[in-house]
Amino acid sequence: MTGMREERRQQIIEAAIMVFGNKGYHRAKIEEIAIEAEIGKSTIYEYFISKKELFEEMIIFIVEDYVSQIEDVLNNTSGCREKLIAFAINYGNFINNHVGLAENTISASESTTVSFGVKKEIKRWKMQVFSTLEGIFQLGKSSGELRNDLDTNIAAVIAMGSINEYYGMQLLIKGMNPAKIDPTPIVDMLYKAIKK
Amino acid sequence: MTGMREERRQQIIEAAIMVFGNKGYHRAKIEEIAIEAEIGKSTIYEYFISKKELFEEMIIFIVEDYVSQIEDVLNNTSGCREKLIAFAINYGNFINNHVGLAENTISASESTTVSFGVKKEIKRWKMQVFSTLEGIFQLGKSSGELRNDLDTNIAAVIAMGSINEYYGMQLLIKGMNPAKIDPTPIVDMLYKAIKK
Amino acid sequence: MTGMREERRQQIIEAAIMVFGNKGYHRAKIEEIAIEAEIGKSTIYEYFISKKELFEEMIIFIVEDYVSQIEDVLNNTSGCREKLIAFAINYGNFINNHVGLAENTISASESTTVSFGVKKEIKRWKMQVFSTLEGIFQLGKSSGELRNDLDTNIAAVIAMGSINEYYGMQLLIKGMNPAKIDPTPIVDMLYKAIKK
Amino acid sequence: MTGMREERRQQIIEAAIMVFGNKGYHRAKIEEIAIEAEIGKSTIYEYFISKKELFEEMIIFIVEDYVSQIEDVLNNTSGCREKLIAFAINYGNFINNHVGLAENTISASESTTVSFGVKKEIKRWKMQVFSTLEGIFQLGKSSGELRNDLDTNIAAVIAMGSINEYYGMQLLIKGMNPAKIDPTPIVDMLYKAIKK
DNA sequence: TATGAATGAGATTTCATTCAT
DNA sequence: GATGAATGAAATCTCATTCAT
Repeated sequence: MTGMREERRQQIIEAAIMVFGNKGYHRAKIEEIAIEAEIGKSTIYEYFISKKELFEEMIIFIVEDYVSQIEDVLNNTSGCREKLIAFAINYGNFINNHVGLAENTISASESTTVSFGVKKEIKRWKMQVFSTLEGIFQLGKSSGELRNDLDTNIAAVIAMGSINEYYGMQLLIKGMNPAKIDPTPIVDMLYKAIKK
Repeated sequence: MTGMREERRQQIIEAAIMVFGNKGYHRAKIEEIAIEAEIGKSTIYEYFISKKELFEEMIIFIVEDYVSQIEDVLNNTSGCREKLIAFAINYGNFINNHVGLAENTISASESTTVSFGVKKEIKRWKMQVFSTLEGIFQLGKSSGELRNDLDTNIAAVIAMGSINEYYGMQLLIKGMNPAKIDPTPIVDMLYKAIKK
Repeated sequence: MTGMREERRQQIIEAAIMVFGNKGYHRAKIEEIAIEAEIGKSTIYEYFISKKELFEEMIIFIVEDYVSQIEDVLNNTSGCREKLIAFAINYGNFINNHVGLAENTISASESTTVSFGVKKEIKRWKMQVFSTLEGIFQLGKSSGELRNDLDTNIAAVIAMGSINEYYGMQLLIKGMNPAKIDPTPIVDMLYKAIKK
Repeated sequence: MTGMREERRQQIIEAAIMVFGNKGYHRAKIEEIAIEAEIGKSTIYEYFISKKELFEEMIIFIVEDYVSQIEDVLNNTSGCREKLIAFAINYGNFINNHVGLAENTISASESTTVSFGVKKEIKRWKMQVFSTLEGIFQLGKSSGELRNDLDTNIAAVIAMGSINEYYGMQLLIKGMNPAKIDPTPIVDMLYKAIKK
């Protein structure tokens, strides 16, 4: 019956995404998550040792979800510029879905709310996202789209930061609908810095 | 005697910067702040209505401090590129000093930990930082250093995001000493995108 | 399982009667009530929102208890004089049991310790006690025991006040055993004023 | 300079009457009393050892004030009935002025908020009021207005209780203006019980 | 003497976690 | 396995009182 068990876990993690997402780690209450998951409060403890562990498992779930998404997205696009735009749009959706977690994601890296293991996990994820970006730029170099002397690491930093800032701006500050946000202005300008 | 009162407030805010900075809002205890400030716990309540108010006043203090610093820094430099580098270094110091607050600064924008008034304050600050950056780019256009058709707003987004990502990376992930971080690689690449 | 829940509530209210009764609202500590009820401190908060709510529910409980008692008592007696004496004895027991609450019952009417809803409840109770007394006098008029022109309202005021003062005097000031207090002197004199 | 000192004390007690009267013992804050008295907070401690002592001294002041008032009133009236009415009106004014203190006056008798000494003082006062009432009835017996076999003690209990209940009813429950409350209905009915 | 400033002791309440069915 | 009920540890905030000028 581990299948059923796994299903239950999933159900709880999804409830956790809702509640932690809306309230943040501290204001979220285990009871609310239980209600959201339509189970009894103490049942959560049958699947997760503690609130913290549940939070961590949720983070890992989200991160893995993101990674698999981005792989799909990149596999379905070709060309450096197209991939970059797809990456940006996907990233925008991601932070829109997890706006409320941003707070915790950062706190997750820095404070001790989160265990060492998960911090490492998050760093690894961040690194992976970087690798992905670097891969895109590498591809661009190979294909001759980008200049040969491009430092792909620096390019990834700039791309990541710019996209993050841009979507953060539009979503959080201006309150825009993520479907309506067009990343081309950012990508265009980036291209000036990196193209051949 | 208001001078003394103001001094005490200062003293408490400085302690708050230490403690909130290290622990984040929730794990920070009023008592620790009192100990850090070398005063009695309830004395804090003579100066601030509540933990939340103290936190908010601290945020405002930091923000104002940053703004006045950045003004100084820009007044003491000339030329678009030089200003940009000075801005980056200063920003790096700032986030290094307030790493632990990043979490709260974000949560400050999004969660209800912080009152509407302070959220507005933070947005205003963010906008001001953007204006500053746009001002630098405007200057560059006027002086002929940057290309005429540059969209200074997008440029500011990219600059802000890149600098933030870069310093975040070096400080948080790689654990580098802020004095040793050299922003020129970022600025150089940005320049490719914006120069004439 | 609501039966068990109701039982627990009862148990807490009874502990509250003891502790609030001995100490008054402010000096009573939730912890003491918990100890008296032989449960954990926070269990109280599973049943009552706050100390204030517990106090209010307790008042309502006592008041309802009194009303049902007095109904019983009057149903088991016949004749105006007999009912009046039974009323007095019952009232004496009541204030003896809740001496310590007198303070709060009054403060309950006047101060803001108690919410508007409960104040209304207490007034309603007071009015009901008055009605009961008026009913007794009405009965006496009908049966020809009392004079026809008797103002039953004024008579109720005098009866209530006299009985209250008399028992208060004997119990609080003279420290008498309530079982030993004989209300006939009061009733006899009242009768001079009201009989045919 | 004890004259000035005495004046200051007075000033504080009067402020205390206002604040304790409006808020009751527990919700009243020393600081408010200081503000009401237009002095510094710690100055109160130059004149009274503690909040409790201030409260007690205030009670004694009020009680003595009442006693001297009632003496005046009775000296300026003649005849048992007239004195009784004057007593009632004066009592009505008194409780109207100190409605908020009723709560504390009772708690003063019962709880340990107030020291043994003051409790005794209050009992003594209550006894004195009773004596006064008994004196009125004694006078009526002597003058032939009241019946010879009247138990003046019981009469005093009934009179005190009735007047108290009547004014309490009109003032607290019905919210009447004390000047408009006419005690004659009560006195008339009492008279039926006590007159020759 | 008068007072603004400082404080410590203490009480309510919250909530993650455990218990018992 | 699932859960409602119970709980204790902890944290904010209040306010009478003391200190220092």
